Amino acid sequence: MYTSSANVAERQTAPPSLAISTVIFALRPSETSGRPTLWMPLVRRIREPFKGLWALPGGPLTHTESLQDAASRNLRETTGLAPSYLEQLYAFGGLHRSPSQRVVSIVYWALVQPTEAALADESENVKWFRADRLGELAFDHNAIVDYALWRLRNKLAYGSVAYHLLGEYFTLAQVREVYEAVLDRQLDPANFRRQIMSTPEIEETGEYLQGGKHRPPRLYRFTGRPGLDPDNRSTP
Amino acid sequence: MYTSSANVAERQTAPPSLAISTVIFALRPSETSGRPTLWMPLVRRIREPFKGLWALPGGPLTHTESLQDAASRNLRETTGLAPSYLEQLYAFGGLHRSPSQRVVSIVYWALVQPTEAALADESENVKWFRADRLGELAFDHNAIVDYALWRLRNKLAYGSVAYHLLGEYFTLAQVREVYEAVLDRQLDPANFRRQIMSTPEIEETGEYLQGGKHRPPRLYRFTGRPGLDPDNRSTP
DNA sequence: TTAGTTATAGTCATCTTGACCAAAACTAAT
DNA sequence: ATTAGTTTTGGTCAAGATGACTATAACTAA
Repeated sequence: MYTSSANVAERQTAPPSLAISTVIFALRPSETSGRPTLWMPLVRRIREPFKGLWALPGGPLTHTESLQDAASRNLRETTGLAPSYLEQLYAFGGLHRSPSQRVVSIVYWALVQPTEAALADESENVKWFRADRLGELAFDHNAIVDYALWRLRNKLAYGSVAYHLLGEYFTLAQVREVYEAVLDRQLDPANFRRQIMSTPEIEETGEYLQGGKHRPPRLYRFTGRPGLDPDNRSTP
Repeated sequence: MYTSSANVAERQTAPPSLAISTVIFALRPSETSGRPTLWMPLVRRIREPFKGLWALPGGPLTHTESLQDAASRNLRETTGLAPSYLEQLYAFGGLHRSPSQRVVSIVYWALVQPTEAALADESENVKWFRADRLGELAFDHNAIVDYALWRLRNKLAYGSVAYHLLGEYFTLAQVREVYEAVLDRQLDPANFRRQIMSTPEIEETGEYLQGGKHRPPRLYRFTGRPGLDPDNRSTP
């Protein structure tokens, strides 16, 4: 990488270095209650600054890839995951984010389906954490995660982003559990059903989820498109 | 600046260069109807690429300023304006935004009050345009402006951003004119009043706007805070 | 067969929204 | 001085959305 080979004088005149990071969300059953909760993978810092602390997956931007591609690659390289949803979160460029040099981080946030998340790589230096129990992270990454959580809650309440945390087929109870996990409050099943069913992007299938202990719930499918970012503006 | 002194080999290994641009909105009376409409200042490209075309104000990021400060400085330097509202829009980093070199632009959008906008510098190379009649701009700036307009309309409909396009005191009719200009449709005065007055951030003053042709409208004041960006999180 | 639990349907009061009506308060014209 | 015209401001009413709640259907486990 360029900046590592530059001497001190060059570093002071060189532009701030540019990095891509990603906040990755996936659902996993809580160890205690078994209900789905939000988890995210973090990587351990193996060098200074903040050596030993956990941090968001990230890396440099190469010349041949767009910002979104860089985020996508980073996701794949650190966790082996392919996201079902990927959106730019914010560009963080405060002066003192990194003690050694000026870094501007363009941060993305991603949603991963549970089937994918199940086969995610985990290792000594890559570990999953509950989003509400992270402890102290490197750099300003706690603030970044807070903002990503705020954005996720927002998109959930307005947009139609919950389905990207689920598989292709799902029950309405599963959708409700996503909402309850992210918004952290109970929702009335009947009212929730009515609201979800009023959106045209939900398609009833003829299938039912068998094997449960109670009345078998119908399976549904999501037919909507992701969003309206500048990067994702294929369909107007 | 660093990249201009680098040779070709260095250019290919150096990280993409980083720029800050700003979409600046202000209200000005339409020449035809006299009603307030959205305008924005653009600067003329004086060198290649896109020499002669109009472009968003922008420039490099210096080492001693945050992203927001860089946007603010850029605003001041090109137009002489101080914004009443400034928020990050998006980081644009497509591979072919600029034909000569790879550039990542972190774009802000700003709102300027009419008193400020009236004394804005205008010159051979800085000119104001109606936001809905821009023509072809340099780089991907047409797409950026489109996205900024979308964001403005969104924030207007949900957030409380309209007041930053007005002075300290305003009538409800003036607020309505802002909404009508930005959303491009007529709004019922009575219903609009009811909706605006239901937000607690609007304060009635004892004053009335005199000198009009009809019943003198009461003047109001906005008491809310800007927003909830990561950069603006002073008040939770 | 029965108890327990979830899925699904529906009711009802409350709140919000858009369409519309009308009085109040001013100016300009007669 | 009176009247016509316009904007401001306050209000009603029906339609739609929302939250609290009740009830039935459909399954499992005992």
